[in-house]
This record gives sequence, structure tokens and C-alpha cells, in this order.
Amino acid sequence: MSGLKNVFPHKMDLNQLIFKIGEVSKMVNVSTRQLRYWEQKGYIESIRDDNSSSRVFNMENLNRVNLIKYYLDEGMTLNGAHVATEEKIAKMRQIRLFMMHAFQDVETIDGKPAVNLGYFDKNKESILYGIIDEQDIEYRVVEKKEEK
DNA sequence: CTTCTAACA
DNA sequence: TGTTAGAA
Repeated sequence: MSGLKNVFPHKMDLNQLIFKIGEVSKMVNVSTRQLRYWEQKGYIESIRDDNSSSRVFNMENLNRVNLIKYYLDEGMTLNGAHVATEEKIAKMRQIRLFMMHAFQDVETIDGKPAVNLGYFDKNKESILYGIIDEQDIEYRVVEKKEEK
């Protein structure tokens, strides 16, 4: 067993958390007109509530809206913001994968929080730690203690 | 009151 | 993109 899932166990499906267009509009500060337009362009996606024909957005798309808005404010064009958003999401997926497998636990070394990043060598004899000191991080390879 | 579509003084 | 009208 290893990885983030053991430290931050979550069984919730965050995409079950949905928001109406007005809520997204207020949260991210974009107009409902923009949200409908972005969806029409295929930049974001919504699901239609069964009975009503109202749009609802899941967390994944709320994240997209947030990123597109960010890049627009940075001065990018809508299409540029869309491209940048998808690239960012791709990177975020890689970061999650990395963290899920590399991150082991937060321990203590020299009285400081030390992030156990897993085995440093192929033979699994030493472990890489990222020791947190205020804003800085000191990396250190520590010989693994022999287990009985 | 909120959301939808369509259209443009 | 904003706004507005009329309907749901």
C-alpha cells in the first residue's frame, strides 16, 4: 500500500457535486451568457436536469470554467484560454498521478515536517524525503531501517 | 425567482 | 458579449 489515497482517503465522487448555471456564474464571476456560449463552442460541458431543461455543471466543468476565466483575465483570447485550460488540466492529471504514487506520508525529521516521497533507489534501501523548512524544501535521502 | 432560446434600438 | 423579450 502506498500513495495519497492512504493518507487522504476519499470515496466521494466529486463530479456528483453539481451546480446550476447561476451558481457557477456567481462563483467564478462570469456571465450566464458566457457559460452558454462556451458550451456551444464545446469548451465546457453541462448536463441537463431530467425534468427541467436547466443546465447543471459538475466539478470537472466548474474547474474548466474557472481556468478559462483565469486565462481570459490574463489577456488571452477565448480560444487561447480554452487551449491553455486543456493543457493545464492534462498537467494536473499528471501531477495527481505522481502524487498518488510517490507521496507516502508526512513524517518528522529534525523536528520538521518531512514528506516521504518513496524509495529513492531500485533496491528499495533508501527513501527520499522533502523536509519542509518554512518556505524552503530540503531534500534528503535516508537509509531505510531494517524491518524484522 | 431562475433558466431557456433567439434576436438585435 | 451584453441585453432583452416571452415562455417554462
